[in-house]
Amino acid sequence: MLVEKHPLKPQSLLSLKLKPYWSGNYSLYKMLNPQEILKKNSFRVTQHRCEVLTYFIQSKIALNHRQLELKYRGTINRVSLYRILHSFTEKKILCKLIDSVGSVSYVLDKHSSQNDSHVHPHYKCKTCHDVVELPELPADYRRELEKLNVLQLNMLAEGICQECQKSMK
Amino acid sequence: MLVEKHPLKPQSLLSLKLKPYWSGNYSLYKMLNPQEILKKNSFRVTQHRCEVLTYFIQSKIALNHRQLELKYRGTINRVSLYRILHSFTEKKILCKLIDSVGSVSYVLDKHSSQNDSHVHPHYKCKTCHDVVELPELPADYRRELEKLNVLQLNMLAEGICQECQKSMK
DNA sequence: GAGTATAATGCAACAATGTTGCAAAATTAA
DNA sequence: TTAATTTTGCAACATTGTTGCATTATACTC
Ligand SMILES: [Mn+2]
Ligand SMILES: [Mn+2]
Ligand SMILES: [Zn+2]
Ligand SMILES: [Zn+2]
Repeated sequence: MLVEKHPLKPQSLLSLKLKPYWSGNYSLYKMLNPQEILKKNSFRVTQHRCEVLTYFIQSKIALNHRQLELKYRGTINRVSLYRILHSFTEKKILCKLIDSVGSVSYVLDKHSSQNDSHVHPHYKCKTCHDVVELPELPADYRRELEKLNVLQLNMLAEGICQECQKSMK
Repeated sequence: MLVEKHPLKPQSLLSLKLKPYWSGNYSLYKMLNPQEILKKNSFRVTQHRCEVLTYFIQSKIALNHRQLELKYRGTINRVSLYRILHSFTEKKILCKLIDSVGSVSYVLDKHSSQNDSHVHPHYKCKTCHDVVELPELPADYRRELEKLNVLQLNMLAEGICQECQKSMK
């Protein structure tokens, strides 16, 4: 059986799609200030929420509760931090990442404005905590997952990113 | 550009490979008794380890520490249970599953005897805690993950399995 | 089978992480 | 400015997992 094969080399699954987490339409977060983001999600604009959101926007990496507790010690109560992280995650401002030992961290959700519900596999550098969003799983694979009535998917890859590998030499 | 295309319809990624977690060569666990499994992994054959391993083999589902603590209350100390789970996981007798809220459970590792180091995505039913092992991620996708120097991958899909959906009607 | 080295266990204490109820304070809308 | 509503801080509690150390069980040698 002979068929026409597209002359272009098939594009690698990731190479073309994988971008720094903060490129492209994610610049949305640079245009909207924290106040607007909060309002857009029908939150009250409080000092604490603004500061935490600003910190996530500035630092661009995954942060865990402990880091925030240290940064805001004497300023924001630890319970309030839990509640802020929880509510931000609920509204998809943040994305909750759970690694292979069960440790939790949060990163600004690239898709918070897009109102889609697809799977979000992420890659997180174990050293600098930088996060890139991996492309969705291939369609065939997703289709089969659907057959299993998948309701939640926890997927996080971890490693040492290129940058950190360079600076280790 | 004309190339030979294989006349067989490409097989679905999962349909052909997905089997009940306990079929096939997993019957290994039905042949080896717990004592032999422990010896094979250079553990001392203790009452506690035999009981826990037997329980995993018999129940065939994912179990968490709490369940074991309840089952063995008054018999096995909770710290010992943690240590047993930890050592079994280390030797790949058990596989540690972490779901999308961070809850941990353990299931007998289908590949414990095969000495391979590939990724093990699993599907766990939220109701009956039955586990099936998903096929590996497609090769293209895995290759790209490799480029990111992936050291760990946490991947667990959850949903309501067919059996449980039937019995819900 | 007794003796010995080594590993497993129980216990207490600790640590990390997350939750709940409620009063006080801050924000919003009128 | 007032009043409704949400957010916050605090204390207390819950869950999950870890560590050090004395005691006990197992495996190995004789
Ligand atoms: Mn998305
Ligand atoms: Mn395997
Ligand atoms: Zn890095
Ligand atoms: Zn089920």
